[in-house]
Amino acid sequence: MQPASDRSSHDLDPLERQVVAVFVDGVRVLGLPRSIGEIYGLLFISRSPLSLDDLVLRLNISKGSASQGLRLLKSLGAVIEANGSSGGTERRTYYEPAVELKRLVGGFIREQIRPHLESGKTKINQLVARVREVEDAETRKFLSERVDRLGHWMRSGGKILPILQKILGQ
Amino acid sequence: MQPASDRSSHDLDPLERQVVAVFVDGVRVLGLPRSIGEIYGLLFISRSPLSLDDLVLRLNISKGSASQGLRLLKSLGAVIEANGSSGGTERRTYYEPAVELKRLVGGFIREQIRPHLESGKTKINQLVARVREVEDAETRKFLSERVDRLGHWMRSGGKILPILQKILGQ
DNA sequence: AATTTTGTTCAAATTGATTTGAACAATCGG
DNA sequence: CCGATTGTTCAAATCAATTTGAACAAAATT
Repeated sequence: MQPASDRSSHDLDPLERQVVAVFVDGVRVLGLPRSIGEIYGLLFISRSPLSLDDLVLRLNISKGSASQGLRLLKSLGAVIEANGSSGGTERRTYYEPAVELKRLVGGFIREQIRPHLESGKTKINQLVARVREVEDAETRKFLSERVDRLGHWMRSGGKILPILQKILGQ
Repeated sequence: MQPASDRSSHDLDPLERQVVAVFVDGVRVLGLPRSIGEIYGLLFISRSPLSLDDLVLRLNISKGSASQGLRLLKSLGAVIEANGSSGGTERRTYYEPAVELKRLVGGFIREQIRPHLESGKTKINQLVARVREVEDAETRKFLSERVDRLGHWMRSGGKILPILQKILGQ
């Protein structure tokens, strides 16, 4: 049962609240649900790792939300399990935030962006095929130009990701 | 009353449908509503500019949606009003897509990203102020480190945007 | 083996964002 | 001036995504 500073205070203090708000806002821009921002935000500003129960208690969210939120954050590589420190026979797992921007960006790109680019590529190939079957030459030319452009955008998107990562990796 | 190819066919043909689907998908990643993708998608694959009524008719969306969607797209610089071509006394306005990636990305950054970065900067300054008032030196140091990091992320974000634009500008 | 603790799953409820459609304004043509 | 056309606005309805919470599983403790 960890030394536990004062795990019993429920509500966030003003500073914590404000940090959480920043992350809630941040993740919305990325199209992720609010609970993700809350969980990551609280972990980010907490001095010690927190358990699922801590999150439920302090953020007033359900166990379900916390569990699902942690799962997503783990898949993004944005939180990691703080391994049970000393030899204590501790069953509960505690979580820490990953705080290197590189890691966060990398995880996001891998999980949320790449898959869309992949499936986009496929769809565009289908489009190319369809355009080939258009009768009217003028129209076909026009459509071809547009679809090519679309393909070009995708490729640009793909090329930019590694550059992004390199720059944010410092 | 524009030569009008055959403005009367309601439903999208398979190719149009598929292009629209690609854009609907695309804009979701950007956190924009589906109607935005539909409208832009149809404009993108149409040989001639379309009016609001055309969009309502072909996409089966309400006038309200079309109007609001066009407003957003215009604010992003993603569609432009096709000026009334020949001297015809045409009241209705027709819309064309902007198809240069540079323009699209620029508009999106300006309208959807920058404002968040701005307000984020403000919030972080408030955080810095609050952290200064924390009593315990150890804790203050920790919080300070985290908040600084947050500020650093923001600045990285800000720096990356022009680079993005430059690269996507060709 | 029964009980407690920790965590996951998923159908249903909730919430928040989008879409609708009716009312309205503005402009044109007769 | 009057009716028709084009487009906007916004409250209410709809819809999709998130969150909840009850049921369950697994592991530990008694």
